[in-house]
Amino acid sequence: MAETFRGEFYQKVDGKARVSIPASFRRVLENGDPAKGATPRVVIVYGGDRAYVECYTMAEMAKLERRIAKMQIGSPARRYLERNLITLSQTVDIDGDGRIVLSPKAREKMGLSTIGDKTEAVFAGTLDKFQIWRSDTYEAEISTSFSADILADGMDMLSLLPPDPEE
Amino acid sequence: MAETFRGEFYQKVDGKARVSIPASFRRVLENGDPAKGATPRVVIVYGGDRAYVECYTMAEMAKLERRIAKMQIGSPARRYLERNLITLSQTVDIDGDGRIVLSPKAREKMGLSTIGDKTEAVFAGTLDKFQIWRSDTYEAEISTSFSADILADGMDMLSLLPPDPEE
DNA sequence: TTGCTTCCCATGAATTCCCATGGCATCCCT
DNA sequence: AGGGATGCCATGGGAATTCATGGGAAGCAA
Repeated sequence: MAETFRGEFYQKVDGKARVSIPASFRRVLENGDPAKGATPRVVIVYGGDRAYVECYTMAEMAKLERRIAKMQIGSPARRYLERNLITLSQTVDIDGDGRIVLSPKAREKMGLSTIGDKTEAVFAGTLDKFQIWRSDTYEAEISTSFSADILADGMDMLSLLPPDPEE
Repeated sequence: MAETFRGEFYQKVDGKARVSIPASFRRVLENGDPAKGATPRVVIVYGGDRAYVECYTMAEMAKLERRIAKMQIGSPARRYLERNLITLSQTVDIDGDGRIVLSPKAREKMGLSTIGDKTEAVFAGTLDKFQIWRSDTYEAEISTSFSADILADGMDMLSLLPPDPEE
């Protein structure tokens, strides 16, 4: 049982807009929902300027809320976060089969308003949260956005890290 | 026993894509998993521009994550690392017999999409992590990539080291 | 009713768990 | 020092679970 989201998973979206959450992600979500025992839940954020939705465990979202609560009330930054992280989000139950239903808002965000016969979604883990993409958007994104100009030829990617303070 | 990965080991990959982790590596992994008692785990990274996968102890990966966390959010370098080290990776349980299953993604990285009858993998230790290669790729790589141009004729390889601060 | 959503069941495939084997190295006892 | 016994280790195979996915029935709302 890993306690973070890791890896890439392709899952089918059926005609009812249901998707299976990858089993390993499900574990993390179960773990991160303080209300154990019942159906685990996940917070889906469809705000922000992106082409995918972002998902948090209950615990992780609670942390973010606490941080927002410390911000200056009414400040532009706080208002922005409140809108894009809280208002443009929803708590979703995971059903008995480990699936969630992608709401129309979530689907619109992903460019998935119409569900075809072989529609696929990609789950991409990024430690404390994960993203859900429409598969073709996802692939387009990585092919454009990660051209390896960042890394000189033959270099190990770890050379991109800042110096290790512990050393 | 040493708490680092050392040495070269050839292991068979069976039809279910299972490989035994060399016993000495297993010790290191057990040691590096904070969640003791349960099944030890390993993080397999199948990102990056290479022909093999790279494996970390839980503790070692946690360190890397901490270093990434200090980087500028959204910077190209950080995004590159997040993608290649987090999203293109997975946490894998070591089973009761000391084996792991090589996932399709990991196998694709190694050029092992099809598993033959006598498929072999090479485990190569590099202190804080280790690599898993497909055996023939591995052998091809060493025969080409380690020609001794680096070292002037007759020089001892230790002359390549930076000065020892402890001296 | 009509359409939509949630719950429940079915199924096949993939994965995990469990047990078995044989080889190798080590230990121990005499 | 010999020789057997012991234990770990790599590997194989079968059985049992889990997983992703499909479809139908039941509940709810308009």
